[in-house]
Amino acid sequence: MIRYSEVKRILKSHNLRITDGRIDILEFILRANKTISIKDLEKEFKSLDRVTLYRTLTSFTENGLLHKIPDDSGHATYGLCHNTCDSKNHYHDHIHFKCNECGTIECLDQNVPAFKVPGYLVKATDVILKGVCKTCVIY
Amino acid sequence: MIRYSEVKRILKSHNLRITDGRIDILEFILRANKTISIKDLEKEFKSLDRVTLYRTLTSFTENGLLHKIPDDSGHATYGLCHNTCDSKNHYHDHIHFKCNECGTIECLDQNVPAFKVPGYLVKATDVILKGVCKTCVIY
DNA sequence: CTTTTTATGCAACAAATTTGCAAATATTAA
DNA sequence: TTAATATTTGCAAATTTGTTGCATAAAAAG
Ligand SMILES: [Mn+2]
Ligand SMILES: [Mn+2]
Ligand SMILES: [Zn+2]
Ligand SMILES: [Zn+2]
Repeated sequence: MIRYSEVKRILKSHNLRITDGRIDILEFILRANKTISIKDLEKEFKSLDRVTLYRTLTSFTENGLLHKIPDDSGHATYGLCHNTCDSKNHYHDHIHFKCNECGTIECLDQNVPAFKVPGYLVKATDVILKGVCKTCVIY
Repeated sequence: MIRYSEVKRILKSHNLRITDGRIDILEFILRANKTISIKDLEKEFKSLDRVTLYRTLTSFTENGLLHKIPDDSGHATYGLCHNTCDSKNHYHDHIHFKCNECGTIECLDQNVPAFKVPGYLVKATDVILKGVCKTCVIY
């Protein structure tokens, strides 16, 4: 169970102002326990302006609460950062999984391996696995 | 040097109808020897309708001539498939590199490692490295 | 409580992508 | 080669996605 006070604390600790909208949105993201897109927010928060949702995603991302996950669908998807991220340090080393059946993108508890490319300076690595997720596989 | 007859042969072998536009576009992609976006095509082919360019990218991709590379910028980028792909089989196992300086995305000659996730069925893997590319690094 | 800073809503804009349909072109069959 | 058939193209219009400016509301700081 996620409490209001906890949601508020998280916003504060990321230097984000506390507003009703942000509390509701963050609570929704925490509860959902999966990655979200602008579409998900639009569906859930009919009362909030679309522009506000975009801006919320942007400030949450800038302040290390969310990270943007690359996808070839054209729809940006965001995942919760693990508690190590803030506005200054955004560091992610986990891999992602996109399910071909249900479409959800998950952050997995598995780290990316190190890649070395001669002549290139590698600063970040994204790994997106595609296939059938845990809840969609038929045994 | 890429010859007209060769371009035509490639289109045919991927079950794509031969049209002037497609020949020009494919020749351009082959010559460019790097990944391309709709923007690149629009800049190069002023005489072709934007809609046609979109449709060309789509059919080239569906028929295994191009592959779409996931990116968090929202702009789709496409790379040439290696000769093993066709409409039925789209198999890619190379990694990609996106340069933070010049913005180009490259297909690298390095294969993705195998990932295993308990309970999940992994069918494809995308790896996108980010950093500074060969031509942008300062020695 | 007052001032300052930031967030929100609204309208308008801009860019990216899609759709329908008629005309043009390519392929196939005769 | 020509006629029939299938697919592609261009154009106009719609849709979807994301951005910007600005006045107002709300939050944080003093
Ligand atoms: Mn993640
Ligand atoms: Mn590639
Ligand atoms: Zn699934
Ligand atoms: Zn570069």
